Amino acid sequence: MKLTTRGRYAVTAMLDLALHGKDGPISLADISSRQDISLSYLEQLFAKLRRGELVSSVRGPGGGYRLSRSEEAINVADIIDAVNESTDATNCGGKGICQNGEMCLTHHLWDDLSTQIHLFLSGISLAQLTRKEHVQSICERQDGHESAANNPQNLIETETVNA
Amino acid sequence: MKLTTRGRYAVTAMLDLALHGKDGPISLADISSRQDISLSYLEQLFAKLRRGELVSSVRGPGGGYRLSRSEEAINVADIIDAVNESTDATNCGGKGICQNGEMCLTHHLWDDLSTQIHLFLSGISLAQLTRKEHVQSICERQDGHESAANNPQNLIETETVNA
DNA sequence: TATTTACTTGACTAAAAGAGTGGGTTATTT
DNA sequence: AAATAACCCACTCTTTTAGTCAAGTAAATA
Repeated sequence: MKLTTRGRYAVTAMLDLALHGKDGPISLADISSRQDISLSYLEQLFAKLRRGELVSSVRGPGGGYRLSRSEEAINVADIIDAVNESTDATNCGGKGICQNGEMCLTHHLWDDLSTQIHLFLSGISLAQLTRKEHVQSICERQDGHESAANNPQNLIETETVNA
Repeated sequence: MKLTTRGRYAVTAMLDLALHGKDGPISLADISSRQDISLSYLEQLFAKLRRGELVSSVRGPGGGYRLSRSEEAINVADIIDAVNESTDATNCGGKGICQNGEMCLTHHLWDDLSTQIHLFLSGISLAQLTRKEHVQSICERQDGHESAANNPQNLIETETVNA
């Protein structure tokens, strides 16, 4: 089992996409500023998410990413798998060769745990997450911060933005 | 969530102790040879297990470690906690300060996952593990290997061992 | 067609964590 | 006293993470 910021960032970014991508693609710059994740790092993550066919990209001005399937059809385990983190808790990749090619004493335990974790995470879809109350309130807070914090030039040069 | 060889080794070693420690303490050297875990590494782990009051030690010849409570009263989560791995899957230690001091979009998800994992692991005691069929058969295999593989000098100098 | 905007790729790196080693000390038994 | 085994500490090697940087490609607009 390996769950680090990589997997967490990926899920957070995908949830952001689910929340904001109703009408049109979302740029990584937007996600970056809302979620405080470095743009370059997001690019790496989305390269993997795209290879995993969880998102599709639209190039050019006004482009960005959108979910490649419905929110209901994407679960958390999908996302974590796509960015190369695994829900496998064994040391041998589930192969049972943990002690000199033979099975170690606790192999089955970790195997069971893996199943458990995967079951839990694959039972949670993006759609479910977007419906949660605390997710919605955090989302609103982030939308509030965003315009003020990340586009301070708006206050001066409104024309270039609206042109 | 952090589950690495450290936690896995600790559980394996504790299970070995449960399986072999019925009559008297077990030395780390024995566990090391049966489970293929470096002796020095085991010493580190058992220092933590002792601080966590999961094992007690007996020094001197014939000494070793024994479980400090019954097999029924020690569960897998206890062991993993003791060696400083955690079942916490959040990035903020469960505090909810994951995004500049405020809560990130997916905090609750990781919090729920942590609960789930902890629930699962704390529901499995050493006693339960020792009763599993596959554990018993692996244990027998290891007991067979042990004498031949790790004491080749027995074949030559039987006296020093039996003296 | 030139430019803008945005995605793509890959190399690179600093810092942290993991895994393991080695040397020496202390306590206990034989 | 000698052997055994726990105890303690410092250190190293390797891998992974998290993130940066730079150059490039593709699409849309003006």
